[in-house]
Amino acid sequence: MGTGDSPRPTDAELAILNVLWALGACTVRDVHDRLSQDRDMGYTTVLKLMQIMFDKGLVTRDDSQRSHVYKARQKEQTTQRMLVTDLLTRAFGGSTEKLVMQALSAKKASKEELAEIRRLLNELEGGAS
Amino acid sequence: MGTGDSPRPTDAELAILNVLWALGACTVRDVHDRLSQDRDMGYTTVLKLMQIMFDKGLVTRDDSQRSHVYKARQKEQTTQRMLVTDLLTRAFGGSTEKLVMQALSAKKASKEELAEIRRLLNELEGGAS
DNA sequence: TGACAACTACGAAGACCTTCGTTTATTGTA
DNA sequence: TACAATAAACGAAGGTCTTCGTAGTTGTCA
Repeated sequence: MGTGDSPRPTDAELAILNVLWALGACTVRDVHDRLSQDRDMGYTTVLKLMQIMFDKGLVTRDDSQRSHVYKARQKEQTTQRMLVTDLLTRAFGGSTEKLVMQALSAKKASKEELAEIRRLLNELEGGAS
Repeated sequence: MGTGDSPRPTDAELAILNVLWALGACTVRDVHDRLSQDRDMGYTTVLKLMQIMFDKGLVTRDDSQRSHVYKARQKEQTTQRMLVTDLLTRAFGGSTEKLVMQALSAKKASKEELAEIRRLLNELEGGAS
């Protein structure tokens, strides 16, 4: 009955998920059209990937119409958190600090973004015991 | 002339790099002994992986002795930054803020870690125009 | 010196990832 | 109704990842 845990998406799968998160429910054609703006990918490639993603439980599918309609099974934030946690474990020995430091140094964030992070920081320092 | 950019390490390769970063120069046996504490892995599996990593340029090797001595080619921080940047691009649309937010929410950081992050934040907000 | 232990090298198997051509089914339309 | 367009399904190829068995080499020591 769908345990709720999907496997880590591969690179190509993540690209498709990004489209699904951006556009909501999509047909294969929708996704292909969007992806074609960047990469050069055949239609059946996208189709096959999405079928596999369905088998894996990464997406759900409504096949009541001829053109099946796909949705991401997990919310974007859920998957993002999973990926961050995964990287945290595999590459940072579980140190959130190190990861955040690298992230902040890797790409300069805007003033607004920094302010937002500061806000969360205050929250965490204030509330947590 | 050795561009300095190594490919993204796979999961197993990253596990080996973690050992090399922790212990410094290592023989295959050193790495195998350490990894065996956690996973169950044959010696030749580790050997093969490290040979491949050498071919890829992920590690350097001193083969002047019978037991070759391996070192990580990139510093831990360099690889960490590469991986964070990669994830940032693939899963967060380049938004450092979102990634940091997810990281901070995913695993509670200690008071000291939070203070350290705050220090970096001050630096970034103060210095950059 | 001869046997054994430890090491590297090699190759191959099996799983997964990505790609796409081909086939089959459905739908809209002239 | 027949035809063209469009869709899903299928299968297979070529690549990578991870695993390990086996063979060959080198050092050690009784």
